[in-house]
Amino acid sequence: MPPGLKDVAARAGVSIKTASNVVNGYVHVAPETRARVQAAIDALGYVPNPAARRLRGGGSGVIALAVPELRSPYFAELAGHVVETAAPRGWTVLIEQTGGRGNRERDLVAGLRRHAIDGIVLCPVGLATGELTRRHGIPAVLLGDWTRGVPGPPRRPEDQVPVAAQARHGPVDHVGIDSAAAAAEATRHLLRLGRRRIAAIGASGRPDAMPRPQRLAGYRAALAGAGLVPDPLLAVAVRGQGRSHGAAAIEELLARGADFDAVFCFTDLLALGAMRALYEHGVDVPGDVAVIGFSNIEEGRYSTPTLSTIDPDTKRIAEIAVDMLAERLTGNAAAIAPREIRVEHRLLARESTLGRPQL
Amino acid sequence: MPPGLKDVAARAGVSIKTASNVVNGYVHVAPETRARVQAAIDALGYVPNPAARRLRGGGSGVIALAVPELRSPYFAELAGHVVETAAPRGWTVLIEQTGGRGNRERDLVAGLRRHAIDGIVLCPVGLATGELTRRHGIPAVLLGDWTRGVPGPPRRPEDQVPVAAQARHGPVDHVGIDSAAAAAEATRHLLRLGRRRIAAIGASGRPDAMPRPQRLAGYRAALAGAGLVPDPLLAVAVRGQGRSHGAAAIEELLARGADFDAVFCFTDLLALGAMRALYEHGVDVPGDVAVIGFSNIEEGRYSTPTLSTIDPDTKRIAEIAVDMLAERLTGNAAAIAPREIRVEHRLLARESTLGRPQL
DNA sequence: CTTAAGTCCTGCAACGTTGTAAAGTCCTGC
DNA sequence: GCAGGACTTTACAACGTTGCAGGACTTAAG
Repeated sequence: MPPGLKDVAARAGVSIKTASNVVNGYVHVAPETRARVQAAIDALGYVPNPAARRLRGGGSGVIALAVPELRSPYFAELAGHVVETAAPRGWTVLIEQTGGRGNRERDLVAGLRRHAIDGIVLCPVGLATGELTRRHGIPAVLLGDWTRGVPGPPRRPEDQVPVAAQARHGPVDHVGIDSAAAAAEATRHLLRLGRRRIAAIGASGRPDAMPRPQRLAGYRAALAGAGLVPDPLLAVAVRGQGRSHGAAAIEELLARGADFDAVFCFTDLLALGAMRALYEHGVDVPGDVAVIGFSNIEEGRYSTPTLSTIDPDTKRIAEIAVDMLAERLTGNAAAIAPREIRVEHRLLARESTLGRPQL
Repeated sequence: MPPGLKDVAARAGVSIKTASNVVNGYVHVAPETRARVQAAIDALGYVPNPAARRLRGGGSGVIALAVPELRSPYFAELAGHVVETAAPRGWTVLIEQTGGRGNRERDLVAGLRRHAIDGIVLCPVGLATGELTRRHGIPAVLLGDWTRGVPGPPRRPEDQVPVAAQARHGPVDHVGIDSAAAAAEATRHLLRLGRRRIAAIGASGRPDAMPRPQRLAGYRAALAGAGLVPDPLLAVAVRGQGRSHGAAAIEELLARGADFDAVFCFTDLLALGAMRALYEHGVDVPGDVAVIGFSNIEEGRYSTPTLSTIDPDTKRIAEIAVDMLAERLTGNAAAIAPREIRVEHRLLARESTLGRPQL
């Protein structure tokens, strides 16, 4: 029902191919002809059919963004930036929620949606490091802590890459901040304020997945740098990444009778839950316990107290990710060697560590 | 490069059409043949090509969700629910950010993406009421306050629907809560607590758009019901829907020297910004000023104080929306009369109005 | 004037899928 | 034994697009 090139061509009195040439900006079209075709296009409200283009062998103009959960503010903000960056470049974004399941993440990069999308931006959390570098189906850009060289957990049988995917190889890019360094910075910030009993919230409760091992490593490195030995009593694993899990972690610490004067949470969301739990127990932040998070979601700028955190410059990460993907999709994907981009991060010290500034 | 039906057929020793019939569960295929084809499918890792299906005249299996901003937690949560509801039903979700621009919203419903998507779930905020009922291109479900019968602003020239879109008509469904009733309920909650000088934050600053007129209407109705006259000094318009705009609105109220003992914010996000601004000015919530929001984003359950609000049951709204759209897409869209579904809402009274419960 | 190069335009084929029509096979009932 | 039907399979066309090959014409160079 919607008009196709056929209709445009008929109206302009040219061949279908000429109409196509006008649409695609082919050079050798007489100005007069071009104008006539353009007029037909405008009059009919012609829009190219991406399905046909895609079928013909071209791209669909759609890229996927795979995040664990849209409900998580960090990923929502990231998604917003990705969509906004992609739009002016002519890309549409399709959102996938992985739920942090490694299988799902692997399937997506292996090309589960290969027919619908040209490429994918993935925030892996369930996958072991190194699993994605070699065999996969479609151009992909990885976001986040995921780092070369950190050993992953042992492989399970279901982790095997399906045969069809193994046949195809391709490059994988990576964008992210130096999470270990950032985590160390956050921890040192607490140390600098005189805190010595620093709890860490956010290590994974599951032994088979290892989300954010860099953050744990950075925390330990900073403690070591201050001559402190990490106290196992102060490290709390979580079963999820929501506010409630941060709150539960505080309950756990208190139930353990742990003595702590600061908490480093691996995400802002955990920190916000933790702060709430501390408040409910009458623990003053930062008077009794300083709290610092990680990711700088907007919520932390308006919480009471405002949340100190690491700002990973999410907008820039999104821009770089989209640009890198676009580069692979327009150029020769295989010709570009896998890239590893480090984005600068900042420490944002706010009320949850510094206290309320004097008015 | 990925295998097509042709490859499957060749491997199974049948015609392409028979392979297609197996894929589509056509009844009259001999069990033995079916098994052979299925084996070929599994061996090759065949996945149907949606572009070809779409081109052939079928659906793409993709629906769009158009929200003003993914960065806004309410819409992020909604998007999460929509994606999660759509997935098990076999639909993929493509996210559009409208930025609240009416033109963008209209274009989308008019079929701007008609080739890529089968239908659309739209959260209109920039559009005048009634603009979407009549002329449009693709099956759509509208979400939110948008209500029949509330007069919209005068039309501007650029609001004209393009010719191509005018040719096509179709039904529009609507899902939402009774916002006016909910707003009245929120206001009455404040009145019941003895508050009499209730400010309202969230009316639109732009005269040409009128987001959420129902909330303003409900607020006024509740005041009237209590024999109070709305004080213009207590109504603050906002230029956006973020936390910062809520904070700015409080600054505005204080700058006006307005005397108020409660604030009804048209969204939770505005309320959270407002609470922060009140805190910074040393105003106690709810001691000096009670605050209530609207939409029940998770953030409000962990803020300090926790935020009283209206819970619109977003998950259910998402489910209904996806189901209604799916119904239109699988059945005969035109045969179903436009539907208007009201979802039940709840008033959630929390610390920002009740104060901290005794421990 | 011939040849070559350049410009502008067109027809054909193919991408992967499925609806239509129809052909072939086998069985049932008279 | 044969018509009629049910079952199983197939060939073909079409969806809208673009790469390729090439035709017709113009201009420039030799």
